[in-house]
Amino acid sequence: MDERVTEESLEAENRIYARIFDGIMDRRLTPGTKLPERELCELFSASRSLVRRVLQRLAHYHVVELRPNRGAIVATPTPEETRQIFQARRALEGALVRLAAQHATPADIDGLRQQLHVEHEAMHGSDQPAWARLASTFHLRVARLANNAILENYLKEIVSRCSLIVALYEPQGNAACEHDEHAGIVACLERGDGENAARLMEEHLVELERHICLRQPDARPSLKDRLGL
Amino acid sequence: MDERVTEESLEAENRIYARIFDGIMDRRLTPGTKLPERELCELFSASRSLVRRVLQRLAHYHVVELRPNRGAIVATPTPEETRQIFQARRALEGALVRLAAQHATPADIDGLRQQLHVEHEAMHGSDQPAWARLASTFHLRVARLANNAILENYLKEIVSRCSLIVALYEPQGNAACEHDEHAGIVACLERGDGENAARLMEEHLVELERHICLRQPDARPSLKDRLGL
DNA sequence: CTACACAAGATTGTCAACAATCTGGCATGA
DNA sequence: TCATGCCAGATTGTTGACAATCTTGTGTAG
Repeated sequence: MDERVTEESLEAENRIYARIFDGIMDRRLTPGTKLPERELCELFSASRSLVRRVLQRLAHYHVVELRPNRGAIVATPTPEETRQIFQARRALEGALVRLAAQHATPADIDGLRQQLHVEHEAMHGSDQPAWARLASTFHLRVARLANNAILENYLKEIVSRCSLIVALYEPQGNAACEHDEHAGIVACLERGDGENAARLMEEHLVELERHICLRQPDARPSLKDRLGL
Repeated sequence: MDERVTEESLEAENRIYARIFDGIMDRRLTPGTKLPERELCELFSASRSLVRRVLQRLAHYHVVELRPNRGAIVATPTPEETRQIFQARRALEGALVRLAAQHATPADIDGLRQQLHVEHEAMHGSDQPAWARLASTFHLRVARLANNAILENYLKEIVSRCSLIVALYEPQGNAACEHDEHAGIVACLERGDGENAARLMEEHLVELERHICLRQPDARPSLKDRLGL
């Protein structure tokens, strides 16, 4: 057993990171939620320096916001950021899906089909957080097929931020991806048809953004709205 | 004078960050160079925690590599990373230049023309580091016109990593961008012709990659090569 | 002569105490 | 009653000491 202190602490760091990250993605931690260092230390029985590093990592991915001397909160994307995030997502995911079409093997396509199946089942179930995560999973699996870790990681960040946006502007969480549109993209990928896959993906993402924008045409829910005034 | 301790230290952090970053971009700090904490502390008369944070930030942008228990070095992209970086750059910069074509005002075009002029002058001068940085500057200025900070920052990171690649595989530093190709892109932008601007940019980047790949077909200079054996 | 083990010095990683800053409540006075 | 200033508690930021790890030089045995 190689139990070097350094590795243990790295493991603990990743564990805490994943816990908080998952909490945000599952919307147990909603945008604006405060993340006090002391509380996190106690919850994970970790030292403050460890918690601090985790928060900085999360901040770097724009999933939490670090306000100097005022602590960390779950990030709350502004409308302008929302615009940029969706624009960036279309650009990135268009490029990724084209590359995926070039590289996808039959085994890869099988994997995606299985993913579609899981999605289909989750649609009927009522586990809302699971469904929300699955919607992202499909996109990330396609991205992985592009065989470019850099673009893939950029998309991971963007998709995470999209989840924040949905949490902010779609409190009911009914702004998930449409299952059928995913299926169409897989069909294109199977034929190696990158152009049409990219076109479908673009439409799919425009649809997703429109769904959100229609509900909140120009601003984030203000405190006034949230109080029902 | 609002001299809060916190702000001062943030300023210091940015200063140190910029110094190291510039040193790497100007190839005074070449890939593989060790960056010992103690030495940096003394050089900048800063505390270790500050230096540490700067190194972590640089690591996050993949400009330095943090090896656990073994300190930080200037990053040395592998051939596979190089492939991914150039691929990502084509994808990102293609999208950015299309957006730039949509948004560029006559004043923006003027600014780019001035930039071209500066490039032209630097070509005749012999200030090599300045020339290397100018090549990147043009691309980043175009990116800024896209009006999307997220994609712009991604490109910033990618361009920085490209500089590392050039430093690694083109020790003479003669793999800079061609001035004429930049001029062609500006012409397209002026006409609002995003498609052709993107096409030229793509060709321009392929040319840049080819220039590097031709010299080092498949591997980074090994220690053996560097010793002339 | 080579290979291996060990130890000293140097370097990085971690933590806990201390300092700076912010928040919210209370008192004061107009 | 309302606005302002100030204080205490809570929270975050920083530092320096200590612990863990790596590097390198040396010695020893085969």
